[in-house]
Amino acid sequence: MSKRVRVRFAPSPTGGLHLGGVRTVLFNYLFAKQHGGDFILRIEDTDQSRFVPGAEAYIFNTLKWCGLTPDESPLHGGPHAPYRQSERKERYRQYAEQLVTAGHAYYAFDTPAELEAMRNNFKTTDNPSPQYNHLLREKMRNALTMDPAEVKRLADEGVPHVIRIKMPVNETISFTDMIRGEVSFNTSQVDDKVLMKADGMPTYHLAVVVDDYQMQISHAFRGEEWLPSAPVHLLLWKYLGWETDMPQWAHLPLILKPDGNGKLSKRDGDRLGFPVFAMDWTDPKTNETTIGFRERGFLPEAFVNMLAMLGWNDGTDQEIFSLKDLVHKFSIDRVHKGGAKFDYEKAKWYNHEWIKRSEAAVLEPEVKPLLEKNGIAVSDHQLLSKAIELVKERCTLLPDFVQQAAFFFRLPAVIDTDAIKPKWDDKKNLFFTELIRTYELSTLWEAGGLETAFKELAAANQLKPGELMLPLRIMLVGGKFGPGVFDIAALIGKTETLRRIEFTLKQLENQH
RNA sequence: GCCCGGUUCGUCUAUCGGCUAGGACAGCCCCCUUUCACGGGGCAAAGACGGGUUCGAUUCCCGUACCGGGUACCA
Repeated sequence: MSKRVRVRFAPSPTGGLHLGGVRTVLFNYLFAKQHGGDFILRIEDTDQSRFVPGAEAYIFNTLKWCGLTPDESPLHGGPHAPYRQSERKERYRQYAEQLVTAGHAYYAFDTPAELEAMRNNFKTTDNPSPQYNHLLREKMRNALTMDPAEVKRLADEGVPHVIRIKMPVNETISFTDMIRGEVSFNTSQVDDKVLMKADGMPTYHLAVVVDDYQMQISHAFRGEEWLPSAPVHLLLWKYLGWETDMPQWAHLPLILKPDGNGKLSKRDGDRLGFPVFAMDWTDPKTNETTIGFRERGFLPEAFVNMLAMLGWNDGTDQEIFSLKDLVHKFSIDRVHKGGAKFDYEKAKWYNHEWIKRSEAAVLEPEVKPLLEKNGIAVSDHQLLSKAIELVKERCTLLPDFVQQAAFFFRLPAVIDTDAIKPKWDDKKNLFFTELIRTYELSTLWEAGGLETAFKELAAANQLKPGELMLPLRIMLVGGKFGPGVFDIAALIGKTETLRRIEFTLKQLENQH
């Protein structure tokens, strides 16, 4: 009884892939996988003016990073190839003509200038944007108003023209949206949308219906901004005689700006200082790079988790979900109807949680290049692994590891002796000199032993250990941060520990 | 303007008509930690408004307000 689930995402390669787009993919993917179906990626490279060459590859890379690999796509192919709209061009015309023959669509010869004139002429304060609708179509240059012979002549001569859908008058058209329930429209309120453009390319309206039919799509998820044109698509399915094959629709809520009003845009990220694209995007025209979540130091798991929670939850207090959990627990009827404002602080919290929960082995391949990029050579994998384990709970973004873990691999770049100096005296100097001697003799080099020895020596010198631990920390890591001092000493080893103590001692002496 | 959608703490959200309205982020306070974090505890913070229906409404219905989307030979 149940049709095979085939959900489809159809981005337009216009550059970058922002949060809303990735979330649409995510929900498509989750639903498909949950039902053992396929996630199909179709590319809408129809609009020449906005098509950006590198963007298609960028979309693939983004999906790959997120772990949302499509089952069928222009890259992977599939039983319904091609998946690029431009490569399916010749398939659309026949259906447009079929609609014309059936009287559901018509040729229109109005030039862009004539359309603009129409909009100006009929514009009133009550109606600021006149539509090419059932009333106005009677006043325009189209097959409904012109002599059929004239229409034929112009068409034969190759005079540029479009094909428009002929919207019926005053009919109610309704459908059940998986998220919103029953939604209905009056056809008189919808304009005669262009189906085929003068350049021979279909518009989204025709293309999406034809492709969804031919690709046997069973479920279509898209942004809420498409809701108003849903009646056009519904009618097309009906007029083409495919009504029983129509996919089920789900219109997803929008992701909104954190402040103020409106859809989240790339500009908001620039303005407020956070990414809105999943990965770095360099516009080939302007050569301008927009930073992505990946490059900011987000883990894909955290990014996906954050996105899923922006508009969905499972009804419990659980907030951390892996992609696997999501596939298991996701349900379309728990997707919200209202838009959600994006909160970068919360996004960072998800990343922090994922870093804390990740094994060092998972983090290593991310952290190592970051350290090396900052001139820190990492040769000892054991050391790296242990260092990550020790500092990961204080890293919110991946680059935080550079600051938090650098001192495990080299002498601290700067030593904050100013933090020691005010309370530094000969007694402390003596203590550390003795500490070096004590540690030199120690045979077992582990945190507990080092701490005991440290405290015993402090007591012998009639000093409080607390006053001595900060100086030791500064000597070893350079500043007031990092995990337990003795853990650090244990990890960097005897030679390095003693070297650092001596180094700072000498510095303090010189500065004296 | 018209059409469609939406409306619970500052933000993301929970609530099958029974509510002392719960959780999380952010904020503040305390504990733990002789660093920074993690962790633990606490404080403050919400049902847009007006009508119905009901023993009872945040929940259902209507209206208003506000917000968002659409109103292109863009998607």
